[in-house]
Amino acid sequence: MKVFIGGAWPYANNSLHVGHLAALLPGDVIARYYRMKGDKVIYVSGTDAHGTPITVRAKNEGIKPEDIAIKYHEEFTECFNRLNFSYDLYTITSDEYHKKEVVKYFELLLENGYIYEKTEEQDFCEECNQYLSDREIEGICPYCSGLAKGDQCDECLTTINAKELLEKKCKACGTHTAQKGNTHLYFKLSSFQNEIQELVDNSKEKWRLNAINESIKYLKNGLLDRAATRQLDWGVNTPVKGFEDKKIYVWIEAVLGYLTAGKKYSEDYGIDFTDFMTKSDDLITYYVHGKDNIPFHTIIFPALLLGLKNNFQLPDYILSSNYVNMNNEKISKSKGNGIIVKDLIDTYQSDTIRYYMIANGPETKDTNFSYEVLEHNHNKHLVGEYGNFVNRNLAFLVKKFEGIIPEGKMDLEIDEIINKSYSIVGELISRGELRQAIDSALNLVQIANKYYDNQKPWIQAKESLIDFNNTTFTCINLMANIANILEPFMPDSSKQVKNMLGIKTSNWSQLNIEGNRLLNNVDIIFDKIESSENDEITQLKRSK
RNA sequence: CGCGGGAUGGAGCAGUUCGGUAGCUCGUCGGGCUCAUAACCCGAAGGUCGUAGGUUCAAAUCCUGCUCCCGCAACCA
Repeated sequence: MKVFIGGAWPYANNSLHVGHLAALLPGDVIARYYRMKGDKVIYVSGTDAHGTPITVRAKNEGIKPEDIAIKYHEEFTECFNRLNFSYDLYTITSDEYHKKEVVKYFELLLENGYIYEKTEEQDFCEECNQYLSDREIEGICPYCSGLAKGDQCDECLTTINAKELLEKKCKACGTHTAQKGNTHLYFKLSSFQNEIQELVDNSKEKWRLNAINESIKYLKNGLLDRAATRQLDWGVNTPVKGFEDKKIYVWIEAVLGYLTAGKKYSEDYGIDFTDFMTKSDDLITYYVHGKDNIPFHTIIFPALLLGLKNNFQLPDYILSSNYVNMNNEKISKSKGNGIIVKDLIDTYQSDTIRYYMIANGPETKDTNFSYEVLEHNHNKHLVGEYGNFVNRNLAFLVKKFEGIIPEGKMDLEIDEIINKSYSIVGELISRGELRQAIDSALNLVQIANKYYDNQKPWIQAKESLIDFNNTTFTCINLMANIANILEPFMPDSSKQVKNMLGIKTSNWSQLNIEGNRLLNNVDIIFDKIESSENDEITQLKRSK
């Protein structure tokens, strides 16, 4: 089996926050799971470096757009690394390879007749000598006469078309705008209406509900052709004569990153990417992102794939996450209530963050982020249940039996439960139902603790060594398999447990530990988090 | 008719896609254990699942109407 996983490309204009994390983490769990199964996985993503907001900001700060992009790219890379994201390639759209390949795909679309020229009147600022997008215009609202930006009136909150605005001015310099014909290239999105409709109809089992609903909305309104070029300095050059001053619009360019990054990785590792991505029963594709990215993945990207006519596989699984709110408010820079991933990873270990973000992930609806819950869940499930099960077993062996794993007989009932867990958890992961998947996995830990309590090995050790050995042997096997099953979610602790038990493999199949072996480096896997009364984060949440 | 989410024991939530004993965490009360990072295990009390109707042998779950709450519409997944 071949698996392609595309994580959304974070925009290099702001730091990563918990919402990005919640949306992207499922991709990594899925990638790790399939690799353990022995499937060939290509898992890619990158930083989205282009687009208007970055150029506007660069202008304001008097620096180059690429400086901003690189700065955030480095920050993103560090965050992903520290959180153990296992991208096969994490690149950036300003990368030369990406630009070169995007141009090739663009030319292919052109060749296939899906790109055409069209001239439209557009607002132009003589002073700045440039065409203005809706966002760069302000004017008088035709309904309430208040001050309005290009797409909405601040006063009466009506959504308006920039064309309706009165006395339009350039937001940057205040000059009145003029109408001027501008020729752009357009993508024939409309011609894919039926094929996309069919795709959505056939994807009800695999796409998240929000992706289905959002896509249906677009289809109902009818797909419209979209401009494929933009009047910008910062982006990928248009490979068409007469359009040298224009860039390929990011909505085309960035999603094609899945293909360029996949291809780059494939070239580096001797894989035939075209063959890999060609429609086949042997290939599954996943796309993970936040819900505001839905149409790009369910409409535009599939349309581009169809337009390329090279028989690439359309998205199988669309995992669009909902939002992570802070105290029921949307995360927002200006409110200062966003939790930056960088700060989080400075405070907590990777596994804790991964566990919390997945177990409380916004899979079906928006969720709230809470430090209290994060710390509570860490202490209860990771320390009290998982960590404790490992420690109560191993510490006892070290104290009384010189750290030797005894030989014994596996409890058949437990053996069966472990066996089932692999298929249950695996199935849930493959469907992108990670909350339930991690719940089921941790359920195994609860079963383990119950088994330990019922067997009372600390008494067996005194009364019947055979019973003790069997119990312990069963527990050690449970432990090994728990670590194995939790590995896609919490790779660090799994590695540590496996190391203590002397396990070197990483396969999605039941492990059978042999006895009469020495434990290595027995240590606690999760430290308890003492309630953080005075630290910075507590201050932050108190200040609300 | 702008878009969307929610209403489930005292609190916070899961369960609703694919109807079939109403579940989790915290809190309250009680028991067990002492191997373990005072961690672990067991039990009790507490809900007519917002409301009114409908479909069904069966509805928290499907359909229709209604009420209330919230988010978005500004960077932003």
